[in-house]
Order: sequence, then C-alpha cells, then structure tokens
Amino acid sequence: MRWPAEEGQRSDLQRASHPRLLLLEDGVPPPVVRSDELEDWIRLPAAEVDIQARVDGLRRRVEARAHPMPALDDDGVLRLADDWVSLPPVEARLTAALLDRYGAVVSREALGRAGWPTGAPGRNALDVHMLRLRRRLSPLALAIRTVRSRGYLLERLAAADRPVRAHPSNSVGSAGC
Amino acid sequence: MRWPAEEGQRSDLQRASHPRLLLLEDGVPPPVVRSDELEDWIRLPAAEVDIQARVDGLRRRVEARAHPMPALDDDGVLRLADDWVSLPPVEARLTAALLDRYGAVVSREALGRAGWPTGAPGRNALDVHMLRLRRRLSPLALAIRTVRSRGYLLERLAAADRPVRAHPSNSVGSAGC
DNA sequence: CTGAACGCTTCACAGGCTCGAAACAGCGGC
DNA sequence: GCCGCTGTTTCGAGCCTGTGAAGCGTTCAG
Repeated sequence: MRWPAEEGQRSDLQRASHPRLLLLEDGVPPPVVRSDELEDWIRLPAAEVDIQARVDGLRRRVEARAHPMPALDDDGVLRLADDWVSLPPVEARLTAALLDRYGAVVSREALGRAGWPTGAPGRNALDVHMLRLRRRLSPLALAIRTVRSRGYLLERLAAADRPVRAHPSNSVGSAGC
Repeated sequence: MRWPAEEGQRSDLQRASHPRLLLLEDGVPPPVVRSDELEDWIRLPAAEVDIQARVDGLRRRVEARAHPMPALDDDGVLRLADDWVSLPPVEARLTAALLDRYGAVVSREALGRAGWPTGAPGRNALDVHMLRLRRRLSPLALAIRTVRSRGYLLERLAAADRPVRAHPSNSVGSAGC
C-alpha cells in the first residue's frame, strides 16, 4: 500500500491483525513502525527484488508468530512462547526425542531408547510416562497424538480445541502456579 | 555493519542476541532476515533519516521484547521499576547469580559457589536462604521458581498472580521514603 | 458372527528422594 | 539489650518413578 496516502487502510489492517508493507513516496519522512510486528516499510523507488524481500520477511514473521517451535533447554525446561514447564529427567528425554521429529511419528522403541539409555524398565512404564507427559504439556497447547501400533507424534494444538484446565499443576510458568 | 562483507560479525552478534542493521552494498541481493527478530537491513545509498528510522525500529523491538530487568547495585539494593529492597550480603550474591541467568535455571552448585565463595556451609543453608530470598523478593513481583533436581529460576510474576502481601517488612521502599 | 487377543489409556499405590518451612541458637551492630 | 543476619536441625509435604490391574475400542481367528 501507498503511504501516507492510504493511512486509513493502514489502521484498518492493523485492527484486523493483517501484515502490511508501506511504500514510501519520495520525500516523505519514514513512518514509526507500529508495535505489533506486522508492519514494514520501504522507500520508493525500490527494486522489485527488494520489495519482494520485505514481503517475504513479513510473511516469515507471520509464520513464526503462528507456529512457534517449542524449545527444550539443557535444564529440562520446555519453553513455548511465553510459557514454560519444567520436565523431570525421564520426561525431558522423551520430549527431546519427540521434538527431534516434531510433527512426525516417533516409534515406541525409539522413545524407549531415548527415555532409558541404560535399559528400559517394564513395558508399561512408557505408556504411563506418555500419559503424564500429555498432562504436563497440555498447558502449553502441545498434544501427543497416538498413531496406533506405530508410535507417538508431538504437535501443537489449534487454538480452537485447547482445553481450559482448571487444574493448576505445579511448576507451570507464566499464568500458572 | 556492512553486508555481506561482515557476515562473520553478523553471526557473532546473533549469537550474543545483539540487534544489527545490515547495510546492503549496491547490487547484492537482499538478505534473508534471521528469525530472532533483532535484524533489519537497508540498501545503500540511503538517506540518513531512513537509516535512523531503521535503527529506531530495531531499538523499539528490543525494548518491547526485553522485559524490564531488575538491577542489583553494589550496595545490595535490588531495584525494579519504582520499588526496591535491600538485600543482606549472602542473599545479594545469590541474587546476582540468579540475575546473571535471568529467566533460566541456575544450578544449586552454582548458587552455592556464588553465595559462599570461600567454601559453602551445610547443604541446607542454601534452601533456607532461598526461602528468605523468596519472601524478600515477593514485594517486587519477582518469583524464584524451583526446577526440581535442577536448580532455581528467577522470573517476573505475571500481573495476574501477584500475591498481595500485607506484610510490610522493613527496608522496603517505594520511590520515596 | 463371536470371542479372544492386542494395543493403548487410566488409575491407584509404594518406595525413594527433594524441597519447604518452622524453630532455635550464635554472632555482630546500633 | 534489641534486632537483624546466618547456619543448623528437624519434620512433613509433595514430586518422580515403576508396577499392577482394570477398562475400552480395534483387530483377527475360528
């Protein structure tokens, strides 16, 4: 969009949380980029490739905001956006294995090897830990899906079907506890 | 910084989580902005006002992202926003260690070394001091979270779950006094 | 079609361990 | 002395983990 000619449209887009690229006419001062991180600008005249790069950058920001990737640090803290949970050792290792193949199926055997590098306990232990992990991850809107006889898969829950848990588990950061 | 001439410096800055503005030489294709949101670029030649606008935009992003961080001065006074508390020596050193890794886990051993540089006392002393530190920090809306079997983590409490303590301890000031 | 086998979920429980909290005592400064 | 800072002891609560067992839907053999 042109700017400042189309200031009205800019505000409309901001209200709708839409990304926008301001094309600056020659001679006008640069705008103050609004704080929602979905805005960028470039001064005309500009090369097509530069404009495209700005658009791509904006697009990438939108993606990054919509699908943040969970990160597990070395201390067993799993972070996603502004929230985090602390994971006990076994579950931290299981989560690391699931995160290695985020969004894809991880076999039960692989999880067993990841969770217990020095020999697995009874075969039920894994099932129970997956249950516990499910509950621990639900405040982060992460879900572990079962793929029958294949393994498990970690994915992000859509905003629509997030459970609102009235059961404040311990060690939940930011809006918990 | 120049780009792509100074690509090495760019990576260094990214590792250090420092913001950076890439000044594109004429003719080179625009870069793919890295995902940490602390990067921007502009093609040379550019008006000084445009470059300044980019820098300001970056600066604003940094401010918006960094939660206001508490500051501990050499006299054991911990300040956050308009409030402050005074900390006794041991707790000041512990707080300094937690602040060094603000928002991340600090191991019990690291805290022991920080709090008692000349040999630690009994192992329970640390627990007790963490308890006392918790109480001292709560008026500042700072919380020390336990990450079981890993260590402790200092973070800011969300406005929602701030306890309203009616326990006016000594040496707690509020912008005046 | 029917029933057994299988795969997964969920609960309840016990042992071991970590951490929280209070009470108490020594020390030092004002 | 009074009060705050520090360290110790002690007790109890809660967490982590593995095991057994019940429940339920699907798959498969007869």
